[in-house]
Amino acid sequence: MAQQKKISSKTVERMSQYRRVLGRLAESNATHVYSHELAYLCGLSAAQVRRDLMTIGFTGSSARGYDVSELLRRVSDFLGFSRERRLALVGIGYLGRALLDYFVDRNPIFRICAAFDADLDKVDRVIHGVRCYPVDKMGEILRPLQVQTGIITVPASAAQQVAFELVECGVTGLLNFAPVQLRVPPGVYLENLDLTSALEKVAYFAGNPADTEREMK
Amino acid sequence: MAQQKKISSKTVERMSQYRRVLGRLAESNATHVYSHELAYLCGLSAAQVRRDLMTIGFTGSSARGYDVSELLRRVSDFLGFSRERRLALVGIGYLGRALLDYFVDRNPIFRICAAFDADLDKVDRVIHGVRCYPVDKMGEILRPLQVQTGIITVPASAAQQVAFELVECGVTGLLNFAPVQLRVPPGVYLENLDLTSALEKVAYFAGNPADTEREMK
DNA sequence: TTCACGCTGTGAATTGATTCACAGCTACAA
DNA sequence: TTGTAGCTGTGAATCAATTCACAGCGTGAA
Repeated sequence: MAQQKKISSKTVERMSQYRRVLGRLAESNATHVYSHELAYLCGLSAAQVRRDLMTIGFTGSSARGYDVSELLRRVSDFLGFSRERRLALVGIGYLGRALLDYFVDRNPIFRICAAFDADLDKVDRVIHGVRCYPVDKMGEILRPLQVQTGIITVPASAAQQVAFELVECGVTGLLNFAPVQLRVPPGVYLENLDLTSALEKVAYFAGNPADTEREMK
Repeated sequence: MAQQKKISSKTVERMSQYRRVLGRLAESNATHVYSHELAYLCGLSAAQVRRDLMTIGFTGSSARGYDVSELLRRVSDFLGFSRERRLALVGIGYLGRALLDYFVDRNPIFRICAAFDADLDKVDRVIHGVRCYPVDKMGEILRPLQVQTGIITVPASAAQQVAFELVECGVTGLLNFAPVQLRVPPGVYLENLDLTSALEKVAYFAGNPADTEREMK
Protein backbone atom coordinates (compact mmCIF):
# COMPACT_ATOMS: atom_id res chain seq x y z
CA MET A 1 0.00 0.00 0.00
CA ALA A 2 2.69 2.48 0.90
CA GLN A 3 5.18 3.56 -1.75
CA GLN A 4 8.78 2.69 -1.11
CA LYS A 5 10.34 5.03 -3.68
CA LYS A 6 9.09 8.51 -4.28
CA ILE A 7 6.99 8.85 -7.38
CA SER A 8 7.34 11.87 -9.64
CA SER A 9 4.43 13.88 -10.86
CA LYS A 10 5.34 13.09 -14.45
CA THR A 11 5.22 9.38 -13.77
CA VAL A 12 1.76 9.66 -12.26
CA GLU A 13 0.56 11.60 -15.26
CA ARG A 14 1.80 8.88 -17.58
CA MET A 15 0.15 6.22 -15.44
CA SER A 16 -3.13 7.94 -16.08
CA GLN A 17 -2.47 7.75 -19.80
CA TYR A 18 -1.51 4.10 -19.58
CA ARG A 19 -4.74 3.41 -17.80
CA ARG A 20 -6.73 5.01 -20.55
CA VAL A 21 -5.10 3.21 -23.42
CA LEU A 22 -5.06 -0.08 -21.53
CA GLY A 23 -8.79 0.32 -21.09
CA ARG A 24 -9.20 0.66 -24.82
CA LEU A 25 -6.92 -2.29 -25.46
CA ALA A 26 -8.92 -4.42 -23.06
CA GLU A 27 -12.13 -3.42 -24.81
CA SER A 28 -10.67 -4.48 -28.12
CA ASN A 29 -9.86 -7.86 -26.53
CA ALA A 30 -6.11 -7.52 -26.72
CA THR A 31 -4.59 -9.80 -24.12
CA HIS A 32 -0.96 -8.70 -24.29
CA VAL A 33 0.92 -5.57 -25.22
CA TYR A 34 4.61 -4.81 -25.78
CA SER A 35 6.27 -1.79 -24.30
CA HIS A 36 6.83 -0.31 -27.73
CA GLU A 37 3.15 -0.65 -28.61
CA LEU A 38 2.01 1.01 -25.42
CA ALA A 39 4.65 3.66 -25.98
CA TYR A 40 3.41 4.36 -29.47
CA LEU A 41 -0.17 4.70 -28.32
CA CYS A 42 0.90 7.19 -25.65
CA GLY A 43 3.44 9.08 -27.72
CA LEU A 44 6.36 7.95 -25.55
CA SER A 45 9.46 5.81 -25.91
CA ALA A 46 9.49 2.12 -25.10
CA ALA A 47 12.25 2.64 -22.56
CA GLN A 48 10.09 5.19 -20.79
CA VAL A 49 7.21 2.77 -20.52
CA ARG A 50 9.41 -0.01 -19.18
CA ARG A 51 10.96 2.37 -16.67
CA ASP A 52 7.53 3.50 -15.44
CA LEU A 53 6.25 -0.04 -15.06
CA MET A 54 9.42 -0.85 -13.21
CA THR A 55 8.74 1.89 -10.68
CA ILE A 56 5.40 0.32 -9.80
CA GLY A 57 7.06 -3.07 -9.75
CA PHE A 58 5.05 -4.57 -12.57
CA THR A 59 6.77 -7.19 -14.56
CA GLY A 60 5.98 -8.63 -17.97
CA SER A 61 7.05 -11.60 -19.97
CA SER A 62 9.98 -11.31 -22.29
CA ALA A 63 8.26 -12.99 -25.18
CA ARG A 64 4.66 -11.91 -24.83
CA GLY A 65 5.01 -8.47 -23.30
CA TYR A 66 2.59 -7.31 -20.61
CA ASP A 67 -0.74 -8.86 -19.72
CA VAL A 68 -3.26 -6.15 -20.52
CA SER A 69 -5.89 -6.85 -17.91
CA GLU A 70 -3.40 -7.49 -15.13
CA LEU A 71 -1.53 -4.31 -15.94
CA LEU A 72 -4.76 -2.35 -16.16
CA ARG A 73 -5.74 -3.56 -12.72
CA ARG A 74 -2.33 -2.75 -11.35
CA VAL A 75 -2.22 0.76 -12.77
CA SER A 76 -5.77 1.46 -11.61
CA ASP A 77 -4.84 0.33 -8.13
CA PHE A 78 -1.78 2.52 -8.22
CA LEU A 79 -3.90 5.53 -9.13
CA GLY A 80 -6.26 4.79 -6.28
CA PHE A 81 -9.23 3.52 -8.22
CA SER A 82 -9.84 0.79 -5.71
CA ARG A 83 -11.48 3.07 -3.19
CA GLU A 84 -13.90 5.88 -3.97
CA ARG A 85 -12.40 9.34 -4.34
CA ARG A 86 -14.59 12.34 -3.70
CA LEU A 87 -13.98 15.70 -5.32
CA ALA A 88 -15.45 19.16 -5.01
CA LEU A 89 -15.58 21.96 -7.55
CA VAL A 90 -15.71 25.64 -6.65
CA GLY A 91 -16.80 28.19 -9.22
CA ILE A 92 -19.76 27.41 -11.43
CA GLY A 93 -18.97 29.60 -14.43
CA TYR A 94 -18.77 28.32 -17.97
CA LEU A 95 -15.55 26.53 -17.24
CA GLY A 96 -16.82 24.97 -14.03
CA ARG A 97 -19.91 23.70 -15.78
CA ALA A 98 -17.87 22.31 -18.64
CA LEU A 99 -15.73 20.40 -16.16
CA LEU A 100 -18.77 19.06 -14.36
CA ASP A 101 -20.02 17.78 -17.68
CA TYR A 102 -16.58 16.44 -18.57
CA PHE A 103 -15.96 14.53 -15.38
CA VAL A 104 -19.40 13.34 -14.47
CA ASP A 105 -19.89 9.68 -15.25
CA ARG A 106 -16.42 9.36 -16.65
CA ASN A 107 -15.62 7.06 -13.79
CA PRO A 108 -18.02 6.26 -10.98
CA ILE A 109 -15.20 5.85 -8.45
CA PHE A 110 -13.93 9.32 -9.16
CA ARG A 111 -16.87 11.44 -8.29
CA ILE A 112 -17.49 15.17 -8.05
CA CYS A 113 -19.88 15.15 -5.15
CA ALA A 114 -20.53 18.85 -4.69
CA ALA A 115 -20.12 22.19 -6.45
CA PHE A 116 -20.01 25.64 -4.89
CA ASP A 117 -20.45 29.22 -6.01
CA ALA A 118 -20.68 32.60 -4.35
CA ASP A 119 -23.51 33.66 -6.64
CA LEU A 120 -26.74 32.66 -4.93
CA ASP A 121 -28.54 32.44 -8.28
CA LYS A 122 -26.39 29.48 -9.21
CA VAL A 123 -26.88 27.40 -6.10
CA ASP A 124 -29.50 24.99 -4.84
CA ARG A 125 -29.81 23.23 -8.11
CA VAL A 126 -28.34 20.27 -9.88
CA ILE A 127 -26.01 20.85 -12.82
CA HIS A 128 -24.86 17.87 -14.87
CA GLY A 129 -25.95 15.71 -11.97
CA VAL A 130 -23.97 17.59 -9.34
CA ARG A 131 -25.64 19.44 -6.48
CA CYS A 132 -24.67 23.12 -6.12
CA TYR A 133 -24.27 24.90 -2.81
CA PRO A 134 -23.32 28.38 -1.63
CA VAL A 135 -19.62 28.72 -0.80
CA ASP A 136 -20.23 29.34 2.87
CA LYS A 137 -21.57 25.81 3.23
CA MET A 138 -18.27 24.29 2.16
CA GLY A 139 -17.11 23.11 5.55
CA GLU A 140 -20.48 21.72 6.48
CA ILE A 141 -20.67 19.62 3.33
CA LEU A 142 -17.07 18.71 2.54
CA ARG A 143 -15.84 17.66 5.94
CA PRO A 144 -18.27 14.82 6.62
CA LEU A 145 -17.73 13.46 3.10
CA GLN A 146 -13.94 13.49 3.57
CA VAL A 147 -13.39 15.23 0.26
CA GLN A 148 -9.68 15.18 -0.55
CA THR A 149 -9.50 16.94 -3.89
CA GLY A 150 -10.70 20.36 -4.99
CA ILE A 151 -11.05 22.00 -8.39
CA ILE A 152 -10.87 25.78 -8.47
CA THR A 153 -12.56 27.61 -11.35
CA VAL A 154 -13.30 30.93 -9.70
CA PRO A 155 -11.93 34.29 -10.89
CA ALA A 156 -8.32 35.03 -10.02
CA SER A 157 -9.32 37.52 -7.36
CA ALA A 158 -11.21 34.90 -5.34
CA ALA A 159 -8.94 31.93 -5.87
CA GLN A 160 -6.59 32.30 -2.92
CA GLN A 161 -9.44 32.61 -0.46
CA VAL A 162 -11.16 29.55 -1.92
CA ALA A 163 -7.92 27.57 -1.81
CA PHE A 164 -7.48 28.48 1.82
CA GLU A 165 -10.99 27.42 2.71
CA LEU A 166 -10.70 24.13 0.83
CA VAL A 167 -7.52 23.32 2.69
CA GLU A 168 -9.29 24.19 5.95
CA CYS A 169 -11.92 21.61 5.01
CA GLY A 170 -9.26 18.94 4.79
CA VAL A 171 -8.60 18.97 1.07
CA THR A 172 -5.03 17.87 0.28
CA GLY A 173 -4.97 18.22 -3.51
CA LEU A 174 -5.97 21.22 -5.62
CA LEU A 175 -6.44 21.60 -9.34
CA ASN A 176 -6.34 25.31 -10.00
CA PHE A 177 -7.57 26.95 -13.20
CA ALA A 178 -7.36 30.52 -11.92
CA PRO A 179 -4.44 32.48 -13.35
CA VAL A 180 -2.72 33.24 -10.06
CA GLN A 181 -0.01 31.55 -8.08
CA LEU A 182 -1.73 30.08 -5.06
CA ARG A 183 -0.03 29.61 -1.68
CA VAL A 184 -0.76 26.34 0.02
CA PRO A 185 0.71 24.81 3.15
CA PRO A 186 3.25 21.99 2.85
CA GLY A 187 1.60 18.65 2.35
CA VAL A 188 -1.06 20.04 0.03
CA TYR A 189 -0.49 19.24 -3.61
CA LEU A 190 -1.18 22.02 -6.07
CA GLU A 191 -1.50 21.57 -9.80
CA ASN A 192 -2.00 24.63 -11.95
CA LEU A 193 -3.74 24.37 -15.25
CA ASP A 194 -3.24 27.71 -16.84
CA LEU A 195 -5.25 27.93 -20.04
CA THR A 196 -3.82 31.27 -21.08
CA SER A 197 -0.22 30.12 -20.73
CA ALA A 198 -0.98 26.94 -22.60
CA LEU A 199 -2.53 28.84 -25.46
CA GLU A 200 0.19 31.45 -25.61
CA LYS A 201 2.77 28.72 -25.68
CA VAL A 202 1.10 27.03 -28.63
CA ALA A 203 0.72 30.34 -30.42
CA TYR A 204 4.38 31.07 -29.82
CA PHE A 205 5.56 27.86 -31.41
CA ALA A 206 2.98 28.14 -34.17
CA GLY A 207 4.57 31.44 -35.09
CA ASN A 208 8.17 30.33 -34.56
CA PRO A 209 8.42 27.06 -36.43
CA ALA A 210 12.21 27.09 -36.07
CA ASP A 211 11.81 26.47 -32.34
CA THR A 212 9.32 23.67 -32.79
CA GLU A 213 11.61 20.82 -32.00
CA ARG A 214 9.74 17.62 -31.42
CA GLU A 215 7.96 18.39 -28.18
CA MET A 216 5.47 15.99 -26.70
CA LYS A 217 4.86 16.66 -23.11
CA MET B 1 13.32 38.93 -34.98
CA ALA B 2 14.77 35.47 -35.32
CA GLN B 3 15.80 33.58 -32.19
CA GLN B 4 19.48 32.80 -31.92
CA LYS B 5 19.29 30.09 -29.24
CA LYS B 6 16.53 27.55 -29.10
CA ILE B 7 13.85 28.30 -26.57
CA SER B 8 12.33 25.55 -24.47
CA SER B 9 8.64 25.09 -24.04
CA LYS B 10 8.97 25.59 -20.30
CA THR B 11 10.63 28.94 -20.80
CA VAL B 12 7.84 30.12 -23.07
CA GLU B 13 5.27 29.06 -20.52
CA ARG B 14 7.02 31.08 -17.84
CA MET B 15 7.22 34.07 -20.16
CA SER B 16 3.46 34.00 -20.37
CA GLN B 17 3.28 34.09 -16.59
CA TYR B 18 5.76 36.93 -16.39
CA ARG B 19 3.64 38.87 -18.84
CA ARG B 20 0.58 38.42 -16.71
CA VAL B 21 2.14 39.50 -13.44
CA LEU B 22 4.03 42.33 -15.10
CA GLY B 23 0.70 43.57 -16.41
CA ARG B 24 -0.64 43.62 -12.87
CA LEU B 25 2.48 45.33 -11.60
CA ALA B 26 2.20 47.99 -14.28
CA GLU B 27 -1.42 48.59 -13.35
CA SER B 28 -0.44 49.07 -9.74
CA ASN B 29 2.10 51.66 -10.93
CA ALA B 30 5.18 49.75 -9.91
CA THR B 31 8.09 50.99 -11.98
CA HIS B 32 10.73 48.44 -11.05
CA VAL B 33 10.78 44.85 -9.89
CA TYR B 34 13.53 42.59 -8.55
CA SER B 35 14.02 39.07 -9.76
CA HIS B 36 13.07 37.68 -6.37
CA GLU B 37 9.82 39.63 -6.32
CA LEU B 38 8.83 38.47 -9.77
CA ALA B 39 9.85 34.97 -8.77
CA TYR B 40 7.68 35.06 -5.69
CA LEU B 41 4.68 36.25 -7.64
CA CYS B 42 5.12 33.41 -10.13
CA GLY B 43 6.03 30.71 -7.63
CA LEU B 44 9.56 30.34 -9.02
CA SER B 45 13.12 30.93 -7.86
CA ALA B 46 14.94 34.20 -8.44
CA ALA B 47 17.70 32.41 -10.33
CA GLN B 48 15.10 30.94 -12.66
CA VAL B 49 13.72 34.36 -13.45
CA ARG B 50 17.14 35.83 -14.12
CA ARG B 51 18.03 32.87 -16.32
CA ASP B 52 14.84 33.30 -18.35
CA LEU B 53 15.33 37.01 -18.84
CA MET B 54 18.88 36.26 -19.88
CA THR B 55 17.67 33.96 -22.62
CA ILE B 56 15.65 36.77 -24.15
CA GLY B 57 18.57 39.10 -23.64
CA PHE B 58 16.83 41.47 -21.28
CA THR B 59 19.03 43.19 -18.82
CA GLY B 60 18.18 45.01 -15.62
CA SER B 61 19.95 47.35 -13.29
CA SER B 62 21.87 45.98 -10.37
CA ALA B 63 20.42 48.35 -7.87
CA ARG B 64 16.87 48.90 -9.09
CA GLY B 65 16.07 45.56 -10.68
CA TYR B 66 14.06 45.42 -13.88
CA ASP B 67 12.04 48.23 -15.43
CA VAL B 68 8.48 46.94 -15.35
CA SER B 69 7.09 48.57 -18.45
CA GLU B 70 10.16 47.92 -20.56
CA LEU B 71 10.23 44.30 -19.51
CA LEU B 72 6.51 43.95 -20.14
CA ARG B 73 6.96 45.28 -23.63
CA ARG B 74 9.89 43.00 -24.23
CA VAL B 75 8.14 39.88 -23.00
CA SER B 76 5.02 40.72 -24.98
CA ASP B 77 7.10 41.13 -28.09
CA PHE B 78 8.79 37.85 -27.43
CA LEU B 79 5.43 36.11 -27.18
CA GLY B 80 4.35 37.68 -30.45
CA PHE B 81 1.87 40.22 -29.16
CA SER B 82 3.10 42.80 -31.60
CA ARG B 83 1.24 41.35 -34.54
CA GLU B 84 -2.26 39.92 -34.48
CA ARG B 85 -2.55 36.17 -33.96
CA ARG B 86 -5.61 34.40 -35.24
CA LEU B 87 -6.93 31.20 -33.69
CA ALA B 88 -9.64 28.70 -34.51
CA LEU B 89 -11.56 26.39 -32.22
CA VAL B 90 -13.06 23.10 -33.29
CA GLY B 91 -15.71 21.41 -31.19
CA ILE B 92 -18.45 23.54 -29.68
CA GLY B 93 -19.40 21.38 -26.70
CA TYR B 94 -19.47 22.62 -23.14
CA LEU B 95 -15.71 22.80 -23.03
CA GLY B 96 -15.42 24.58 -26.36
CA ARG B 97 -17.95 27.16 -25.28
CA ALA B 98 -16.22 27.67 -21.97
CA LEU B 99 -12.95 28.32 -23.80
CA LEU B 100 -14.62 30.76 -26.17
CA ASP B 101 -15.90 32.62 -23.15
CA TYR B 102 -12.52 32.38 -21.44
CA PHE B 103 -10.42 33.64 -24.32
CA VAL B 104 -12.70 36.17 -25.92
CA ASP B 105 -11.70 39.71 -25.09
CA ARG B 106 -8.85 38.55 -22.92
CA ASN B 107 -6.50 40.11 -25.39
CA PRO B 108 -7.59 41.73 -28.64
CA ILE B 109 -4.38 40.74 -30.43
CA PHE B 110 -4.96 37.11 -29.63
CA ARG B 111 -8.27 36.45 -31.27
CA ILE B 112 -10.37 33.36 -31.81
CA CYS B 113 -11.79 34.27 -35.18
CA ALA B 114 -13.86 31.19 -35.95
CA ALA B 115 -15.37 28.12 -34.33
CA PHE B 116 -16.41 24.89 -35.99
CA ASP B 117 -18.60 21.93 -35.20
CA ALA B 118 -19.90 18.90 -37.04
CA ASP B 119 -23.35 19.30 -35.52
CA LEU B 120 -25.35 21.53 -37.86
CA ASP B 121 -27.57 22.69 -34.99
CA LYS B 122 -24.62 24.46 -33.45
CA VAL B 123 -23.43 26.36 -36.48
CA ASP B 124 -24.39 29.60 -38.17
CA ARG B 125 -24.65 31.49 -34.96
CA VAL B 126 -22.46 33.60 -32.76
CA ILE B 127 -21.35 32.21 -29.39
CA HIS B 128 -19.53 34.50 -26.99
CA GLY B 129 -18.87 36.76 -29.94
CA VAL B 130 -17.38 34.07 -32.16
CA ARG B 131 -18.98 33.00 -35.39
CA CYS B 132 -19.66 29.24 -35.72
CA TYR B 133 -19.34 27.29 -38.95
CA PRO B 134 -19.75 23.69 -40.07
CA VAL B 135 -16.49 21.73 -40.06
CA ASP B 136 -16.44 21.25 -43.80
CA LYS B 137 -16.00 24.99 -44.26
CA MET B 138 -12.70 24.97 -42.38
CA GLY B 139 -10.42 25.32 -45.38
CA GLU B 140 -12.52 28.00 -46.97
CA ILE B 141 -12.51 30.13 -43.84
CA LEU B 142 -9.15 29.43 -42.20
CA ARG B 143 -6.84 29.64 -45.17
CA PRO B 144 -7.58 33.23 -46.23
CA LEU B 145 -7.31 34.38 -42.61
CA GLN B 146 -3.92 32.69 -42.21
CA VAL B 147 -4.93 31.08 -38.97
CA GLN B 148 -1.87 29.53 -37.33
CA THR B 149 -3.24 28.05 -34.13
CA GLY B 150 -6.03 25.56 -33.52
CA ILE B 151 -7.83 24.43 -30.38
CA ILE B 152 -9.33 20.95 -30.45
CA THR B 153 -12.25 20.21 -28.14
CA VAL B 154 -13.97 17.45 -30.09
CA PRO B 155 -14.52 13.90 -28.79
CA ALA B 156 -11.49 11.62 -28.85
CA SER B 157 -12.84 9.68 -31.81
CA ALA B 158 -12.89 12.75 -34.07
CA ALA B 159 -9.73 14.46 -32.88
CA GLN B 160 -7.18 12.93 -35.23
CA GLN B 161 -9.25 13.77 -38.28
CA VAL B 162 -9.74 17.34 -37.09
CA ALA B 163 -6.03 17.71 -36.36
CA PHE B 164 -5.21 16.49 -39.83
CA GLU B 165 -7.60 18.94 -41.43
CA LEU B 166 -6.34 21.86 -39.38
CA VAL B 167 -2.80 21.11 -40.43
CA GLU B 168 -3.99 20.92 -44.04
CA CYS B 169 -5.36 24.43 -43.61
CA GLY B 170 -1.92 25.69 -42.63
CA VAL B 171 -2.21 25.58 -38.86
CA THR B 172 1.19 25.04 -37.22
CA GLY B 173 0.24 24.90 -33.54
CA LEU B 174 -2.41 22.76 -31.88
CA LEU B 175 -3.84 22.82 -28.38
CA ASN B 176 -5.52 19.48 -27.92
CA PHE B 177 -8.05 18.71 -25.17
CA ALA B 178 -9.13 15.35 -26.56
CA PRO B 179 -7.75 12.40 -24.61
CA VAL B 180 -5.84 10.78 -27.46
CA GLN B 181 -2.29 11.01 -28.68
CA LEU B 182 -2.47 12.91 -31.95
CA ARG B 183 -0.01 12.43 -34.81
CA VAL B 184 1.16 15.59 -36.46
CA PRO B 185 3.83 16.15 -39.09
CA PRO B 186 7.21 17.59 -38.07
CA GLY B 187 7.11 21.34 -37.78
CA VAL B 188 3.66 21.38 -36.20
CA TYR B 189 3.67 22.05 -32.48
CA LEU B 190 1.30 19.97 -30.40
CA GLU B 191 0.35 20.71 -26.82
CA ASN B 192 -1.89 18.30 -25.00
CA LEU B 193 -4.04 19.47 -22.18
CA ASP B 194 -5.43 16.34 -20.70
CA LEU B 195 -8.00 17.18 -18.05
CA THR B 196 -8.45 13.62 -16.90
CA SER B 197 -4.74 13.05 -16.35
CA ALA B 198 -4.44 16.33 -14.54
CA LEU B 199 -7.26 15.46 -12.22
CA GLU B 200 -6.07 11.93 -11.59
CA LYS B 201 -2.64 13.28 -10.78
CA VAL B 202 -4.03 15.67 -8.20
CA ALA B 203 -6.22 12.96 -6.73
CA TYR B 204 -3.20 10.66 -6.53
CA PHE B 205 -1.14 13.12 -4.54
CA ALA B 206 -4.13 14.15 -2.46
CA GLY B 207 -4.40 10.54 -1.38
CA ASN B 208 -0.66 9.94 -0.99
CA PRO B 209 0.56 12.87 1.04
CA ALA B 210 3.93 11.17 1.54
CA ASP B 211 4.71 11.71 -2.14
CA THR B 212 3.64 15.32 -2.14
CA GLU B 213 7.05 16.86 -2.27
CA ARG B 214 6.94 20.52 -3.05
CA GLU B 215 5.78 20.46 -6.65
CA MET B 216 4.98 23.64 -8.52
CA LYS B 217 4.89 23.06 -12.16
C1' DT C 1 15.58 -30.76 -28.57
C1' DT C 2 17.93 -26.98 -30.14
C1' DC C 3 18.34 -22.42 -32.07
C1' DA C 4 17.52 -17.75 -32.90
C1' DC C 5 14.79 -13.84 -32.51
C1' DG C 6 12.84 -10.18 -30.01
C1' DC C 7 11.43 -8.92 -25.82
C1' DT C 8 12.06 -7.27 -20.75
C1' DG C 9 14.59 -5.25 -16.78
C1' DT C 10 18.03 -2.26 -15.56
C1' DG C 11 22.85 -0.03 -14.64
C1' DA C 12 25.13 3.47 -16.94
C1' DA C 13 25.26 7.42 -19.91
C1' DT C 14 23.22 11.31 -21.51
C1' DT C 15 20.44 15.14 -21.93
C1' DG C 16 17.92 18.89 -20.03
C1' DA C 17 16.46 21.99 -16.41
C1' DT C 18 17.38 24.26 -12.24
C1' DT C 19 20.11 26.08 -8.59
C1' DC C 20 24.47 27.61 -6.60
C1' DA C 21 27.64 30.89 -5.83
C1' DC C 22 30.14 34.74 -6.73
C1' DA C 23 32.35 38.73 -9.42
C1' DG C 24 31.04 43.12 -10.59
C1' DC C 25 28.02 46.96 -10.35
C1' DT C 26 25.03 50.87 -8.66
C1' DA C 27 22.45 53.75 -5.71
C1' DC C 28 22.27 55.64 -1.48
C1' DA C 29 24.04 56.93 3.28
C1' DA C 30 27.32 59.13 5.90
C1' DT D 1 33.86 60.99 -1.32
C1' DT D 2 33.98 56.67 0.19
C1' DG D 3 31.70 52.60 2.03
C1' DT D 4 28.36 49.25 1.90
C1' DA D 5 24.27 46.52 1.17
C1' DG D 6 21.94 44.15 -2.09
C1' DC D 7 21.20 43.41 -6.68
C1' DT D 8 22.23 41.34 -11.57
C1' DG D 9 24.48 38.17 -14.99
C1' DT D 10 26.45 33.91 -15.55
C1' DG D 11 29.90 29.78 -15.46
C1' DA D 12 29.86 25.78 -12.92
C1' DA D 13 27.58 22.36 -10.16
C1' DT D 14 23.73 19.80 -9.19
C1' DC D 15 19.57 17.49 -9.73
C1' DA D 16 15.93 15.23 -12.46
C1' DA D 17 14.30 12.92 -16.45
C1' DT D 18 15.09 10.24 -20.32
C1' DT D 19 17.51 7.21 -23.32
C1' DC D 20 21.12 3.84 -24.37
C1' DA D 21 22.59 -0.54 -24.57
C1' DC D 22 22.92 -5.04 -23.30
C1' DA D 23 22.53 -9.44 -20.41
C1' DG D 24 19.23 -12.82 -19.82
C1' DC D 25 15.08 -15.13 -20.85
C1' DG D 26 11.01 -17.43 -23.11
C1' DT D 27 8.70 -18.82 -27.14
C1' DG D 28 7.96 -20.71 -31.56
C1' DA D 29 10.18 -22.74 -35.58
C1' DA D 30 12.77 -26.42 -37.42
